[in-house]
Amino acid sequence: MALEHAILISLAERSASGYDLARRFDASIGHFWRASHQQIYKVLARMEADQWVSAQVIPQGSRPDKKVYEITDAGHEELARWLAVPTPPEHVRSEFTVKLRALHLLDRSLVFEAVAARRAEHEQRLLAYEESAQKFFPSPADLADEQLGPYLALRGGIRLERNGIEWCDEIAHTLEAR
Amino acid sequence: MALEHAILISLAERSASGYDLARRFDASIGHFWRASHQQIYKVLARMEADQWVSAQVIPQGSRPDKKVYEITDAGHEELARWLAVPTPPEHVRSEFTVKLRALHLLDRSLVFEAVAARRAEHEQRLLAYEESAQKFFPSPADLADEQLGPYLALRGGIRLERNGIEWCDEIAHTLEAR
DNA sequence: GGGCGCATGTAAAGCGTTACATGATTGC
DNA sequence: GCAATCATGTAACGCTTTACATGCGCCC
Repeated sequence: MALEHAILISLAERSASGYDLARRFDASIGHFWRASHQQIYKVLARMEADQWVSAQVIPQGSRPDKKVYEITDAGHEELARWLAVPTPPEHVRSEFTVKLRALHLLDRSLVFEAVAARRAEHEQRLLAYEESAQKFFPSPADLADEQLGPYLALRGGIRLERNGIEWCDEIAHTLEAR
Repeated sequence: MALEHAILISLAERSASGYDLARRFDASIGHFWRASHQQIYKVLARMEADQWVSAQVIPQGSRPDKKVYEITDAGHEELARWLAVPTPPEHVRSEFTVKLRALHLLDRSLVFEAVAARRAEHEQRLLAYEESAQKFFPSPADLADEQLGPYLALRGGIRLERNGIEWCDEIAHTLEAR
């Protein structure tokens, strides 16, 4: 159950409304833990009941009211506790790889298309990551302490996409060679 | 909803009982799509109702009866249909990366431990994959058509673990340098 | 006039994990 | 005696996705 904790980390950086969090998830943490706004609202309600966060309603005139959440002391404690617990091994869950296993049941041309499409996705994300890196961490040698984590996370994303691209190329080459 | 289809692929290779499938998932497909036996039994029941598979009960004397499932024509059709549908982009879901983002909230020594533990997991899986590769695909240049998919899937696993190890090393080096 | 952004949710259904349940055989 | 392997499930719970719902303001 890590969505709670992902939200705590995000709120520890800066207080935010559910809507803000949803956008933040789209933009940054979401690269490693996706969450919809519906889910975020539900979890926030539970977290408020558990007093990990406290909310303040801010009227905004024409726009709908905003509920800005802030992490509480109890929330910080829970976050520290969770961070210290060893992370269980993660399992890959890849529909693409499942399909790949059965490639002989499919037209070769369709396989090429699928691999090309996946490669393009990797490339697009890689580009986005590299732009983020350039923008937020132009000088990685001298990062502030709080930036180190986000920087290394982004590095992981970049590695993942590059690796994905290389794998797609290997698949394509292997298929071409027959 | 890919478990159904992962099972169809497995049954297309060879008929099997739920128990067999569970072990097969532990050993091979499970590297890319984990499933518990409970889940497999539940899904098999639904697939039988949908007539994607048919079951034959085999008494075994002392041992409990076996229900061996076989893919039907409708199952093959469904599998072909599904294989041809473009795979939606996959999202990473990594608790480790979420934690990594908040590394500044944790003792440096705990971070090193966590990274070392993760590196060890990668290394262990890499070793297992490389043994599989050696054992099942000793001569990748001349593979049968049906082996190509499993081989390339395994290659993906090997790449993933190597990449994970390199990332762990990068994290450790970056942290040591400060 | 239509679509997008802001802002918050409810409801239903499906998917997945964990715990529980049974019972014989084989190996240490 | 104890654990593991074979073999199949049920039940409860929690997480996730998808669909539905509302309503104003801004821009083209």
